[in-house]
Amino acid sequence: MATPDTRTQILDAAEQLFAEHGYSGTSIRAITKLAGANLAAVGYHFGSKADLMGAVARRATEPINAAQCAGLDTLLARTPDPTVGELVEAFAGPLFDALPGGDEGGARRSRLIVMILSDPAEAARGWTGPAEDTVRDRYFAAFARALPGLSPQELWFRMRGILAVTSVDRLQVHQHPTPGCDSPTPGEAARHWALTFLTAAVSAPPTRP
Amino acid sequence: MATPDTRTQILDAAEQLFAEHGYSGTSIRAITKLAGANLAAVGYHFGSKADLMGAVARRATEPINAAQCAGLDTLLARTPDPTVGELVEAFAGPLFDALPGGDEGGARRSRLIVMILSDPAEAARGWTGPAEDTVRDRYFAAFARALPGLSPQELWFRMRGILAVTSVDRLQVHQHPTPGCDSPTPGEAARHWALTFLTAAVSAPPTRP
DNA sequence: GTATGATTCAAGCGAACGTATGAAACGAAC
DNA sequence: GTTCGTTTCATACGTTCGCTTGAATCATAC
Repeated sequence: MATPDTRTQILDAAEQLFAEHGYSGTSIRAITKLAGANLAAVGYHFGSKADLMGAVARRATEPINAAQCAGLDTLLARTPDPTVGELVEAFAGPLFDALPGGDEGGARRSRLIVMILSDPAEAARGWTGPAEDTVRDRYFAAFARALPGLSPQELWFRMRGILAVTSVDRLQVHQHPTPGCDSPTPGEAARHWALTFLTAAVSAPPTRP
Repeated sequence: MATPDTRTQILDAAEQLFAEHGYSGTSIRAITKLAGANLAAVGYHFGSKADLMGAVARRATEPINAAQCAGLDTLLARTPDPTVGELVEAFAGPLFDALPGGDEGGARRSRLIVMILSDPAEAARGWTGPAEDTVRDRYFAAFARALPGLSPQELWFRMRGILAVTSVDRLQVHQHPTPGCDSPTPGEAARHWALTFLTAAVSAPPTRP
């Protein structure tokens, strides 16, 4: 086994517990206990519970953001006018890929993203940095080129829809065990279903006012 | 003014605070203080904090469920085979209509729904009763008739997508004030955008395996 | 070996938490 | 006016919270 490294063990434990019980619902005592570390280790390594949450959020969202950015770069390097489907895949794909664990670590990371996006704790402000806004703006511009007739407001709505579908999906799979189909949605199928669903949605003609 | 009625004042205050800060992030002390009631009133009227949350959730979701059910009834009374667009509107519409307050009460109710759907507190299990499952099953059957080629799993995925989009929308409008378009999304426009978005998404051809 | 900086530890602080309790205040019936 | 069931009240209990502290432990360099 590699170095236990208290700091990252705390990060791992915090990621899991924050994802499962939310920010307010997780105590640093529970985190340090799961991590096998001392209670004071959080204060020593991160400063406070809120700062720990920030570190967890940064570690989880940074690779996703980087992948989204890189995907758009390669897309734009090939053609100045990617299709809506390509943009949707480049934007939403990393939200599925960031969960390589398949089952355990995957669902946990996904859950954490939802929690970051939806947790009402005041500390949630500032969990996502300006990098997220930058990549979102770039995708917005690319989508606007691919969907000329759409008003900026409706385009923002559709981009929020992408985030909503990708992030909430697995969450509800876990919560409501899907009456009617017993096995949880396999990750690969969900990815394809989401891209079909979202490409059709984003490509819809503008709403007539 | 009508009767203050401690019990409903507690329900109102709890709805607001649960929506703003989540379940774990809200103390019954804050609720009773906002309601102008005594701390022990929660225990007397509802039994416990978890039971209070259940009452809040029930009061918020029941009219939505009833409207969804009634909408499907009138639709099926007219024709045995409604279109996807009609089904989407009957299913998703009440999630927008349940917020008649326009601004304050509306966004709050919407926020509460999101919180109910996504709060990771263990107490969240059981907040929604079997009535929700029943109406979902009925819509599932209707959608299955309108979308013959779709596998049950993918159809469940798309119905989860409807819930995701409708519930997460206003949430993120409030959190990230939509860089680029300053005014928050007006409710009526969001409703139409959502129906356009979702009808196109649900109507998409089945994902090729 | 010993000094030094980094890390971990047990213990405790004050505050806030959910809940319980028994006494006061209230309104309607007699 | 007295009684009785309902509702409100002040208060307290035991627990857990986030955070701090000072001593103990460790690794490394001299």
